[in-house]
Amino acid sequence: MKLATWNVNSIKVRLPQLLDWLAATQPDIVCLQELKVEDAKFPLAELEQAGYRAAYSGQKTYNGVAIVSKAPLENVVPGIPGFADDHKRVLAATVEGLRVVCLYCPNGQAVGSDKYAYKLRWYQALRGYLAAELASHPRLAAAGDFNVAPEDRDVHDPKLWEGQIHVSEPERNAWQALLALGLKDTFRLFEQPEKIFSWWDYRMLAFRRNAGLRIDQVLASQALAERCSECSIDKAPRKLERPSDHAPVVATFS
DNA sequence: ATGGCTACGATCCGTAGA
Repeated sequence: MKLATWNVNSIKVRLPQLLDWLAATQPDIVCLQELKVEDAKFPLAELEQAGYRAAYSGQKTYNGVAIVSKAPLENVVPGIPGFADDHKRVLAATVEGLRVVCLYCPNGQAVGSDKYAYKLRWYQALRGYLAAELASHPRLAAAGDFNVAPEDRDVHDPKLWEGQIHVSEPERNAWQALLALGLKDTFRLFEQPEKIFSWWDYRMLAFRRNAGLRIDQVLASQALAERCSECSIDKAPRKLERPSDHAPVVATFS
């Protein structure tokens, strides 16, 4: 079973790449972020044509998340229950007994900004939500764009980024608090080459210089992590014309 | 060298991303 996450940065622009990637990679479940479309404009028919079903929670211009799956999606829940938020950032669904939580965590803009405070508040709410979900779903995956590079090895130039957004201590602590619930970062369950990232700035020839961050992750509950046999980042779509600035992360489970 | 792209929805620039 392959479960992936990909911030597509506009499902409208990236749909041809997504369909090609689904055909080539054959994931069972894909969490998508930054759809940037209202639900009425979500390309459901195209995905169904490709053999997938989908649950989605979108809005115009910003944010938006979807779970695309070959098997039926049950018990679909958008948002973080009890946490009022205009941003469509969270979507949960159960697929063949696996609870899947698709996440587009706030960017935070700059340390100390209002958006930064929102990011930390949001993370606190997420932690409570995942704790509750884990209590009722032993097999759970939380996959998405976490907008946090958990360690210095997840940053191309830790000196340059020191204390900045995505790596500041409060953000890293908020991310670690998710692991403290018992979740595992599936990428780190395995030996990995150095300097593997999931996002590269569009500017500054960042992709060519591999000046990236690993901010997209597939987290798995203990019971699910025990079945994880592989996790890798697929750089191929980032090399295409008009790419998303994020690459897909793919985790494989037995 | 603190910018540099990209997407979007508004117009031909501002907002946001990370």
